[in-house]
Amino acid sequence: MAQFKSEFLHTLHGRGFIHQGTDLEGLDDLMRRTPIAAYIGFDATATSLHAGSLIQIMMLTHLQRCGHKPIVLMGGGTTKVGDPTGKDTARQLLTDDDIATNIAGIQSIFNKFITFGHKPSDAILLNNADWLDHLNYMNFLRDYGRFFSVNRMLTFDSVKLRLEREQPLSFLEFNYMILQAFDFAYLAQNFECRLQMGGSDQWGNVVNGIDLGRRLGLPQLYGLSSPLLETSSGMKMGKTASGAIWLNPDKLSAFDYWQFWRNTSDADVARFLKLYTFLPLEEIEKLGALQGAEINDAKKVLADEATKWIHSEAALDQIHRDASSLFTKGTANALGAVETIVLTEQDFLQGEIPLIHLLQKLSLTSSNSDGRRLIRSRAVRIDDTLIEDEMFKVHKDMLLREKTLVISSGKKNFKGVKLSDN
RNA sequence: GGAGGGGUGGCCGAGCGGUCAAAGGCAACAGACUGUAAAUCUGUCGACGUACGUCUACGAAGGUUCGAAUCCUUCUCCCUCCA
Repeated sequence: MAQFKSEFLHTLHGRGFIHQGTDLEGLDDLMRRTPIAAYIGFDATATSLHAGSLIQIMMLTHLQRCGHKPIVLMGGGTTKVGDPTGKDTARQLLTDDDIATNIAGIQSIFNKFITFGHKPSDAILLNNADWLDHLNYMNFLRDYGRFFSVNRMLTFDSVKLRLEREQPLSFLEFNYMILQAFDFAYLAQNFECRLQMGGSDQWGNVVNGIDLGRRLGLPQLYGLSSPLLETSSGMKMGKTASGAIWLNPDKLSAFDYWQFWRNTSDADVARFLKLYTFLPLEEIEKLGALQGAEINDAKKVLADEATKWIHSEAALDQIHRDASSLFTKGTANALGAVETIVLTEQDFLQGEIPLIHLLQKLSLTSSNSDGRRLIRSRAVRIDDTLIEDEMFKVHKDMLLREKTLVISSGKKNFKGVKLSDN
């Protein structure tokens, strides 16, 4: 790819954000000449985004830092339809209340990265329910429906794959791509939005929007997709065995979030530093060049940088203390960041709770058998003491004395337990 | 419309009347090694019970049998060939 002249594309390209784009040269030229508005759509299917969406958030943040205007589009309307991309079955339909709750949760993350407001480069947050909900069916069909070729729609992967497998595809879902295309056109008409970005799985939808814009005679629209991110071991970004890496602090503790980044494989460190931090490339290059055990320093920087945006810079101290205590010294008494659950009287039966139940309560295991297996394989410790008895019961007195017990499963999973005050 | 093949645990894939909670591989989890990495080696890997065990599972529903993932019937979905 040629050298980009606009600050934005230059930055994105240098950091590995670009998978493909429509007329990148034209876009480069446009963005060099004038600030533009660009959007990314987000589904409102959960109360929080997870690490897999972080790359889109970073793109919007870079956009703003380069003087352009980010539009965060919440899919309040399209979520009611459900994107068939990559799925074999229709998604469960969400209620309006669910969606409103989800939007509020997701919005809180964006506030940490970009500035919203009324100045030219301030970001705006829109909900496509605001226009999709009030579409008039007849008018919509006549004004926009005529621009969509069903023949062509059937060739898009999202639809084609479903049909090829003879899996049901409802008319509702079939409309998803039309609505997303309409979104782009709507944003172009009402907010002078010229660019839609998204993961490469959204490519088809993005291109549809651009086509619609052309047919409507709008100014040239552009699309830009980011690579679908996997770790070097082929795992989808943001998912781990113990669950998704949620961005919202109430869904995942700062400590666990930091640990996720701290545990990055060597092979991914440099790539992740470019994508998930704002550190200058020269600095990343230095960190990426570290060899052997020194790479751990780079991982710490990655974890710090990634964590401080989502959580707070202030939380880092506590995390460092806890981590160093848990991993090097052993016992941890200064448990500030580790997720801790509070037990009440009801959790105890005659003053005790079986360890295998406690492990489940802490989400360290998924079943009693699972817990038993874990104990049998010598992986469970309470305050550094190896527990070998599957029947071990945690007595209330242990908590009264120790205040907070650290239960560990394996070498990296720690959870705290304490007794409620009353 | 006609002929044939097939749907097995998170995925791939054996099994084709009992010894099948189901080979093998991948993924995952844990242990050892190490750098909270990778690779490697070892163990575990449906649920419930301390355990002999019990329950639920091989597309769905029925049936045959002392006994079925395995046989029969119907339904359903996928694939291949012919028209």
